Amino acid sequence: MTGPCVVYVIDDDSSVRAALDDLLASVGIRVLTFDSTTAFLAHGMEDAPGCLVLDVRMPGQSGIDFHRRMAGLGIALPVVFITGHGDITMGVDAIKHGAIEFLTKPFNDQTLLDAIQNGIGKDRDRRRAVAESEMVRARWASLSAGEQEVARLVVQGLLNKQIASVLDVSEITVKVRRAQAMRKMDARTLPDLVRLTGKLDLDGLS
Amino acid sequence: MTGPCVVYVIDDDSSVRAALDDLLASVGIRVLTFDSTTAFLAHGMEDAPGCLVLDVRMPGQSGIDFHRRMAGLGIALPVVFITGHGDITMGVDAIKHGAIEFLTKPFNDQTLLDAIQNGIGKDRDRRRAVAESEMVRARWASLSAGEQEVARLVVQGLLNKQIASVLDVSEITVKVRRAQAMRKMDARTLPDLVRLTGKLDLDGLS
DNA sequence: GCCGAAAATATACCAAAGTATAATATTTCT
DNA sequence: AGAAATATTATACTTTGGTATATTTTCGGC
Repeated sequence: MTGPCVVYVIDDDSSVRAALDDLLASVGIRVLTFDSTTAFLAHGMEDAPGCLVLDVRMPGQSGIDFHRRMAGLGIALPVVFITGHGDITMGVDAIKHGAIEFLTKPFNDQTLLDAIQNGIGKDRDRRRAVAESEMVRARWASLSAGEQEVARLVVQGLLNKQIASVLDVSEITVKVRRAQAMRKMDARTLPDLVRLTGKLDLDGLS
Repeated sequence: MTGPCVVYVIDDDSSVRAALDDLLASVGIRVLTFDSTTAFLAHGMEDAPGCLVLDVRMPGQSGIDFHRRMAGLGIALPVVFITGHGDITMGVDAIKHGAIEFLTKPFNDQTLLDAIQNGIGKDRDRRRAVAESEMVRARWASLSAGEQEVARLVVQGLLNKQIASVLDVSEITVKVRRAQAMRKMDARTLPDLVRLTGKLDLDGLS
């Protein structure tokens, strides 16, 4: 495997949990099983790329309901549904809401493994993107208000002279803030700064 | 409606075609119906945002097969499937391959209309993005080889002096090419050029 | 080989950007 | 209020970027 990863299995049927535990352990993937969404939430998530195998139909909160609430709970884990009794609309809607797969029992073991690997890969990519975005965001937050203003106008293509006029400060102040912004953003060149701020959506951050 | 648009309906059942024709005409959407994918291909597509309503099961090429071949045929139209006899896997796979909806008869008229409007909106967005990308690409193609080289290095953050050294030309030549590149790309400032070329993937274009 | 067009280069100049030092103003904390 | 920290501004200088004009070079076609 390329690095550590975890598969969370939520199914009320203990025989299913045991079977999936065996299957995944046999290919060397770390597995955590739960008999309900509540139990999963109580345990929490590990800090590693992962994938959630979710039973559609369960006592208490159904897998479908849980899937819908995941975003609100801040859980971005890719989901692979498994079910004994599903209908077309349910499967279609699940995929439309972003699920990786919707498998009906009995399903082929390899099909499930492929879906899980796919999900783990997607989660790995997502985590990388989030980490990068967070780093840029943290750097941006380290700029003073004045430095952010200058940086924003610099990236818009204004000259130092124009920025000084817009902000009603001296051109020297603009140069100081600009240099400071470059240092804090860890941008060696102006194109670097443009690319970094491009990941920020400066309109939304003012 | 926000601008012109077309809905293509492909279904071998003439009563379905007539019903959809009525339904869509009643809300003021232009409709073209076909009894097979072949007939649709023979007619060709209009130059307007659109959506394809596709029967899953047809004599000759099935809707599912056609959907898979659309990318290869250069058809990016959003697809809404309708079917009388489908199974979960078929619906799930269709959505996974990018279909907007997978509806089983009998379906609610409003559900279909919503899906179609959704598809048209997506196609409109896609067409806009493609048009913008094409414009940038055309501008880039208007640069001479030397101008492209200079522009690429400029965007990487190199100084004119460094670019001259890398390309083994004089710094004055770099300045001329650089100015010419800015003019041809219609970039008023360096940040503009960075953003424009960012849409190009310069690695792939050499 | 000669010619015309396009590209490259040289020269000269000005505006803009980057940097360092120091002085002044402002804010913040005690 | 007073002191320390921070921000702003001024001055001076260097490097870089942008532009215009003129000259030279290069290259394809006749």
